[in-house]
Amino acid sequence: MQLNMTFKSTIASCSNCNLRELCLPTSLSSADIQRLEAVFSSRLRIPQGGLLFSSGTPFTALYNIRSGFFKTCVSLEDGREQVTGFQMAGEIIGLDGIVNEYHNCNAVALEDAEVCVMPYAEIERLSQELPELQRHMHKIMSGEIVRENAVMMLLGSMSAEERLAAFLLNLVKRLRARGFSSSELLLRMTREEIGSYLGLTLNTVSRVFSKFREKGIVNVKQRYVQILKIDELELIYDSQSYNE
Amino acid sequence: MQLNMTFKSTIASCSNCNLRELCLPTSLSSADIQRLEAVFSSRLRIPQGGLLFSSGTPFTALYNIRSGFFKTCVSLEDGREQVTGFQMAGEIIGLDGIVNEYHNCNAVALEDAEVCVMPYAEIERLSQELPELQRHMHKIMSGEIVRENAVMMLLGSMSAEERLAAFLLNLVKRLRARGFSSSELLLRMTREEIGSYLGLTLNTVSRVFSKFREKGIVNVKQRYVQILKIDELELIYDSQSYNE
DNA sequence: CGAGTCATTGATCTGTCTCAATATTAGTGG
DNA sequence: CCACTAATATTGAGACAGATCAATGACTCG
Repeated sequence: MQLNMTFKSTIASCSNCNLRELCLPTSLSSADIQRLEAVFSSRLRIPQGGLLFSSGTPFTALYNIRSGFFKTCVSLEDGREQVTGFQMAGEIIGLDGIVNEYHNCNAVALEDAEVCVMPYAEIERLSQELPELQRHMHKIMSGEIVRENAVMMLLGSMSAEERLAAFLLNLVKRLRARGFSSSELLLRMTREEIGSYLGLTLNTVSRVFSKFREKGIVNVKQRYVQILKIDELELIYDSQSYNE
Repeated sequence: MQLNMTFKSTIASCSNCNLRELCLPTSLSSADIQRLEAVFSSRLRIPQGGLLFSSGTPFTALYNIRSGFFKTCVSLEDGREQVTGFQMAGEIIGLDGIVNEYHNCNAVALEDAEVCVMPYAEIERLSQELPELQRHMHKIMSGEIVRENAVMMLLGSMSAEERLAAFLLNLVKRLRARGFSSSELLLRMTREEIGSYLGLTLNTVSRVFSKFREKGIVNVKQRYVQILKIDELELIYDSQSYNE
């Protein structure tokens, strides 16, 4: 599972980044944005399978995903692993590191990815001067707490079908917010990774996909998923809360 | 389940509060602490069974628990409920409300409680001037994210025995940090609430308690729990991560 | 003392896991 | 472009942890 990875640095420009409204406060003046650009300028490329950070490594920065797809996971000594989230372009990764100043989970690129590096010391400094940035950071962290609450509900009291329905609905919702189709998607993760996230085995995930296909709710072929009856999915997962 | 509750306001003094090192940054000067006192001065009493806030109500403040014990829970329309956490004196409650400006869960007092009200607008304003406070807020939120990651691991990939062991170890750890015994505790929540938090039924929780008793690991009598072999518990739950 | 809430424990059932066989796909080198 | 291999996905059969249902017991509070 160890990959030889190469990190390549490039220079960012927030001003003309199409993800700006996802990762920065919308209310900033262009002058303020240029101040951010000055310190959030470095980028990192992570090849598929590469680690952006891993459990125990020192925390220095938050990362804004520019392209690509990540999973974060925590693991026990005995090898058991729990996927704690899947992150896509425009989302911030690394918040777990703030509290102890070292990372608490592994962040693995599920496809070739590029992230913007936001050194935490700079975030702290700039937040002192830009109330919008401070509020933005608070909202992002609070949003992550709310997301995890919804996952706890999922893991604690929902059936396998409900879990997978919730998972698919959440994915297409986030993809739609990024201008992608809300009826078609290409999964970036394996059945096993989905299962780990949802507290199921890869077998069960596969079986539920098959059941959904038999019911005509989805069209599944390996990683490709077409959602035929989104209302049926919403019926299975009584919607609400699982916002991101 | 509806309770008639009375909120009583009193005046706080952070300076001589014995929970100060738990809820405020330790590095603040006494002058700075007096500034906080000036705006975090109001307190609220919540009787057992009362709601501090509930899902959908506007978010205005964070609350520092001065005394008492809370649970937070999210619920689905069909009545299913998931306990997302138990909070005790010195812990902050309400972070879920920041992102959408209304609360996302219910906070119920499991015994008569008193909280310090920290209006969020004041937190934002003061954080602009006190870098220590800003960092403190970040750490508290990051810590909550890390705690929830550990709960996801628990719910996603651990057995009933492991879950209850983790739960007990976490409780006594937090109680010890507050000067209480690390071998005896009085549970403030029902078996059903423990079960909801751990993704188990009340039956299973009760059964695992009995099993632990038969093994001589604990002495359980209703809400009273005495831990006889903490090392056995740690063996069951291979420790790590579940820090708070 | 009586009523209600909460906890314990047994018997049975079921959803999901485990194990195993097979199928599909992606990657590699000839 | 094809054969070979490894990784991933599907599907069946059987097992089991924990759920459900139900009865009893313990405690709390008016």
